[in-house]
Amino acid sequence: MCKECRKGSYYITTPIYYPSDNLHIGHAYCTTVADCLARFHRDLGEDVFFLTGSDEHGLKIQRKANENGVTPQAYVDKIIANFKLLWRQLNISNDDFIRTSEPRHHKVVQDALQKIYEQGDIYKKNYKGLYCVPCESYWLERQLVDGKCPDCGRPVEEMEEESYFFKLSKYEDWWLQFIEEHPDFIQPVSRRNEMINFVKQGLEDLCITRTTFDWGIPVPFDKKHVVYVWFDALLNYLTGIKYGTDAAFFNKFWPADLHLVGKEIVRFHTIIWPIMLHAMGVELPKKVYGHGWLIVEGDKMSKSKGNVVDPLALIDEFGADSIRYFLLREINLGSDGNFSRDALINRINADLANDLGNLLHRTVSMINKYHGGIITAAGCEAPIDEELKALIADTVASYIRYMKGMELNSAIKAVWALISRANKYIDETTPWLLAKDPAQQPRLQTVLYNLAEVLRITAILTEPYIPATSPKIYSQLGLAVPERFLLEEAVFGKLADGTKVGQPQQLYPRIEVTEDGDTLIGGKRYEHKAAPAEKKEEPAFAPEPIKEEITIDDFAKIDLRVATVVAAEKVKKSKKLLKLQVRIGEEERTIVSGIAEHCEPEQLIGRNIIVVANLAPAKLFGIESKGMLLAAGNGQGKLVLADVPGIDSGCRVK
RNA sequence: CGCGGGGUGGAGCAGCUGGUAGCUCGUCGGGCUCAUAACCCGAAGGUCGUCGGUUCAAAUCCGACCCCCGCAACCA
Repeated sequence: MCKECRKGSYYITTPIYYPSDNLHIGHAYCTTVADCLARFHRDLGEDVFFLTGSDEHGLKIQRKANENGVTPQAYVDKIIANFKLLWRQLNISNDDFIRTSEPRHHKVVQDALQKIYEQGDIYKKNYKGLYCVPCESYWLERQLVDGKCPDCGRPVEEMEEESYFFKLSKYEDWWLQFIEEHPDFIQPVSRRNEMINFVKQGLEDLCITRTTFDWGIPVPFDKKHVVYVWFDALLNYLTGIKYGTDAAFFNKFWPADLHLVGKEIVRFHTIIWPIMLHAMGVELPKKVYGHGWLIVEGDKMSKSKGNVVDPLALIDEFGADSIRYFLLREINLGSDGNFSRDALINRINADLANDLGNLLHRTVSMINKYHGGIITAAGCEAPIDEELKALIADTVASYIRYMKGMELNSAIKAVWALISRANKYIDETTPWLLAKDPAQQPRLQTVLYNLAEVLRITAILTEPYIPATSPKIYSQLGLAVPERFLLEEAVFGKLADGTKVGQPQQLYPRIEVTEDGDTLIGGKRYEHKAAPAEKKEEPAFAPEPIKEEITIDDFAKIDLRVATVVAAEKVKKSKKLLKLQVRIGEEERTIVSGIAEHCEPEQLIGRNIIVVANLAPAKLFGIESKGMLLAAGNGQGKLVLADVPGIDSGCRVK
């Protein structure tokens, strides 16, 4: 291609995922979206660089590695193999896979750190506080739950640590001005507003080093420290395109066209990252897009709910293209979307099998049956053909417009409108009747040609979505599969006269669902694993493991008493808290308890319950609570108060 | 008055720079036979959360309220 025809470059990234566990469908969603955009830009003829990877440092990884008796590097190597397997299975077309544990990345981070340090934007400070080791977090006294970490419930330790801080606060005004001047930088706009509000409340300097573990990148000017999380992770976007080692390559792709991220990390990518770059004197990326989350069967996906969806199992059952199609078609990029098995099966059957698959099948069948398998360009036109051709042109145009605006679901909907029109076109032109009348041969040829053209162009347009399918369509149409499905080929009339089609084959078999929810796909049966926690009264209950042994003396420290509830009311503004007045023998005291979601206050009054009478007081929502009441719960929403009717208030419980 | 998202026919959503309420699936009826029980046509079904306001005209703008879902806070 001559220089004048060279199209631009396009650099797109996904977040780098944390390899403490295998990836779930949410990660797959994000990466699929990025892949679709990357492929689209390749189809436009642009030079694309698509980067994904893994964020491998930190105490959590080090700890998991220790538990497994391997080095952190060995541990992440194993998980990363699974990441890469998933991306291969999903047909992800990333140009590189960046791992933060790689030497090339260490160098970039250390250089960046050194540079910012030398210009005075990093300073050392002693930090004293209550630290939860597993969570790698400091907490304020008031944040603690039961004197323990509010996240994991484990004990915190008083720690004093020297840390290096990055002067975020210094750049607050600069940031606000930048965002004002670049209204498109954060998308969608709702997230932009959120970020502006956040920054207007004031930015705190960011702690960027740790001394409490060593699985990380050493700080160049103080080897006791390793770089902490975001400062390390965000720089991957520079490492991936050879920042500092290959200026020509770097300049070709930087600034990045798009950082695609989940909405939970928009803050890091739109506040910390731009400020880091600004401090380094590097140009800022053009856009950060915060996509929504997948809601699974109506519920937020989480490990504790046990509804985490494994993408590899889905791919195995339904195929990568089906999953990709569903995610890209069903979900509006900016907002949260529902992922459900029923909807997935429905989409595959209706759109992929019935509309697209069947259109190809019936078209190729007719060309074989009525015209010896040959596509003939010349023939006899009819007015209805003009409408079809106009729709093709419109579809391509609006598809490109939607794709450039990242409206992936609208773009693919437009393509399906064309597919529907083609199905209707068959009914209107009735090729089976034309075939019976030799005089109608020219007309028949044109009808079949037009249908084949719709399919050829559809294959180009759908390639970013269902990249394994487009080559199949081409093959059945008798076309050589190109290296890229270039959009400049998506013009009516480019299908060569005399093309010999192949035999019709099912693109997507219909999925049958049995009564117990198993699926039958192409004659193969897939068992439907018991839907996780789906509308079942009792989710599978797995008791926590019994804690370590204590002595009778330990137990004797706990003073359990029978108490009578004399008053109960909800704590205003709280969701879970009830404020109880209880009498223990002669004494009356206030206890605040997190049972509001399980009991009505009125029903508690007069009941004799068991309380821990000698627990240190604590403040909750500003109310001092002296003691704790006992209740049995399964940790999944079921909770019952322990009560002892008919025993006098004040009695000891032993 | 913590921050944000949302309440539209059975389900999931679009419309929200104001002007007869759309899409996909499902249901019912019809057509066709090239095709993967597919495809095509038609019908039923919504007072667009509630109340009030602006306007010739509001799902769409304004105000109040109710409900749901995230985040934050909180399960002594």
